[in-house]
Amino acid sequence: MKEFIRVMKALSDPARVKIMKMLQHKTMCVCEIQTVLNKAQSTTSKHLKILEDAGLITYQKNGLWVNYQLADGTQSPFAATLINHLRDWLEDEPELQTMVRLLPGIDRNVILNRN
Amino acid sequence: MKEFIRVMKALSDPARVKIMKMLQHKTMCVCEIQTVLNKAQSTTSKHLKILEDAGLITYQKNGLWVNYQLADGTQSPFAATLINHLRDWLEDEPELQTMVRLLPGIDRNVILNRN
DNA sequence: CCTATAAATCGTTAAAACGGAATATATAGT
DNA sequence: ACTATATATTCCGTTTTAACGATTTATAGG
Repeated sequence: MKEFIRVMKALSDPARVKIMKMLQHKTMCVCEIQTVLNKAQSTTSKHLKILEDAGLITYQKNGLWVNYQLADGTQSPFAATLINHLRDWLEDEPELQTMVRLLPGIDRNVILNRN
Repeated sequence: MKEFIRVMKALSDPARVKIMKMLQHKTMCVCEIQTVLNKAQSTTSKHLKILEDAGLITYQKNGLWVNYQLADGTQSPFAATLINHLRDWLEDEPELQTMVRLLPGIDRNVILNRN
């Protein structure tokens, strides 16, 4: 039950649902996700932790960067099912469509004005 | 998005998940549900409203009684999908198994000592 | 070793959620 | 009309959640 509640709670917040929808399109670091969400760095980091604890996303460290991606669902059957449904769900939500259109232009090097 | 969040939030509380699992087995009135949950009447009534607003349950009035049952999912595709998954999910949860075993003995007439 | 820096954690505040007691509403029976 | 009663709503205290700024952690490069 606890595991189920953790997954449901994780997906009960618009910012976290947005993160899930972003990660459907590409792997992203915290600063990129933060930019799209338009929230503080600490806030973004905490949302990511909640999604990770629920088994919905995973990360790989690469130097200073932490790259987040959708989980494969191994940790939780509930997470697995919802990850899959989310691929189809909310696809016609205007707010999310606008967000997704932004993604190709989101790049950590641009955000931190390098290169 | 709002509709999706409403469904997820509705299923983010153990008491409400228990209600969903009860209603898989039979239609129940508020006082029967309250007895199984072991919560105050007002609390129970509020949980039912949240589930109803999310499109997860419906009710039929019959005199003083209000009989709640699982919704058919017409109101929300998210609700529809989750109602279906919940039939299989959490079936091996000991706490819920114990609860389900109680259900046949739960009867409004017994609760209110009549007959 | 020292500095820079991406991300995680801590401390605090405001808003939302949950709980129960008390009250209101609505319907059945007389 | 009056009473009884099943459920809904209101009120209020407590707990949880979300947000941000500040600080800490961890790693890369000099």
